[in-house]
Amino acid sequence: MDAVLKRSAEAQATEILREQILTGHIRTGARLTEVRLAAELKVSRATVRTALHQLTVEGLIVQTPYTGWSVMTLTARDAWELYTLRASLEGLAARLAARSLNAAGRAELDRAFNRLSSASLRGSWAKTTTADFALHKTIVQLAGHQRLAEQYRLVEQQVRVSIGSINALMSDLSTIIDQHKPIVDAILSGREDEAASCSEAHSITEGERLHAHLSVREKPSLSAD
Amino acid sequence: MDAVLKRSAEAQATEILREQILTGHIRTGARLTEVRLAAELKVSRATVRTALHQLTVEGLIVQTPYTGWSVMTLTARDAWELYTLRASLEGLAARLAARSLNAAGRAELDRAFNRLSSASLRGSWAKTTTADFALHKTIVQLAGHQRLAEQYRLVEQQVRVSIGSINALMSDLSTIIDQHKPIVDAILSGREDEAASCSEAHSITEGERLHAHLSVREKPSLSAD
DNA sequence: ACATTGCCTATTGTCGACAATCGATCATTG
DNA sequence: CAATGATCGATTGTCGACAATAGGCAATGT
Repeated sequence: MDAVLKRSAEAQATEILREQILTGHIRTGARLTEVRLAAELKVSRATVRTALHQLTVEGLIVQTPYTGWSVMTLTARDAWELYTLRASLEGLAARLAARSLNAAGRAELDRAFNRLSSASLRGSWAKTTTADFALHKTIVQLAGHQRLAEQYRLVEQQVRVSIGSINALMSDLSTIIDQHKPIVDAILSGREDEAASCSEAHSITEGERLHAHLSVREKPSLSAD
Repeated sequence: MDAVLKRSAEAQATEILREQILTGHIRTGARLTEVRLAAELKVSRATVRTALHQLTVEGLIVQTPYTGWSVMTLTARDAWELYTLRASLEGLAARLAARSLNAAGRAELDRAFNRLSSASLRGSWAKTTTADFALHKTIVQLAGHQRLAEQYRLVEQQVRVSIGSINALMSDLSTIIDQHKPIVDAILSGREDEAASCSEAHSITEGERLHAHLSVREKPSLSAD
């Protein structure tokens, strides 16, 4: 039997704010003040403060003392950092997943991959993006490695924030399947090294695309907003 | 020019507590109460609370609602997680360091390695441990990757806590040099792949030793304290 | 003797108020 | 008119008090 859901206001506030940032409802660079958030969330400033601190450690917002909090913005170098890190983490995840895959995991991986391919074939851009993230998350879960999953979550969060602000990053829908099939196949057949290297390569590729997008945005000296 | 040092009580409290835990002055599993810490640190409970939350995100302490905070304890599985993660991060760090090494970095790396070898030759166990950590940290710094450095710091922190509580983990002093020389050489000569794989292998080896130590501790059903 | 129930204490969860600090604005002075 | 200094509003930093909760302990009934 499931225990009753009883979450502290702090945890709820953290989750709400995180979701708002991740969905782009609060934009990158936006300024956040404790009193306004406290009023909106109907909690005290202390509670908001705890949430903001937590999100700071997660890398979603930054604090300038006595001045305020603001949602992080990614530079091209940040993108490079995120994707090299992500590549490393995904490589490890794919390796571990390939090593310890069982029947249940195999089914789960199959399901996730099928969802991705059908979404991309139907040409649904939004659904494909979601399925893409879901597939990668599935692989990480299959690794059975709590800390790895947590690190991956943090990295992916930051990637999502910047993608949300950029608003179009997906490569051709038609190539999505080709990009992911080698990874899934390698995991399913237990080829650790291949799974790891394919995963890494995939991340690096995507990272270079994001990096390019951000680079052209940084070039012009006139501020964009 | 360096800015004047002006750190908030929150940051200072966090640092003090972190140091106390890392040095083993506060032992693993120890119970922490906000009021006692507030009294000892001469700050308010809110400040202590912020610090505790921060350390929770860093993975050094855990919180049980309405009951208290306690310093984390590592299981054998945790050790496995930490070292697989560390191996991955160090592999990436060594690769990046080898890729972008310059004259200054080369000198720094040389210095760190020399300190380690002289410490191990003199047979100083404490100095060798310190130099060992320092060498690895140097490599990570040379990678020029902020997020990687931060992740590595978190993983290393947790490792240090458990090592402090175990109280002897170093392999033979005589083999220390042989273990690290291949890594340093590969980085110095820019052989990325070799640097990465050597680093990974080294971490895995150390991880297995820690894992073994923790395993024998968990086996006996009678509580050790 | 044992399980169940209700209380009680320790501890965290939440809150509003006051102090410290920052950045901008505006007056002042040469 | 420019440079400088003072002032002010906005915002975070810190604090102590009260409410909510968990876990242990004793009383009670069987």
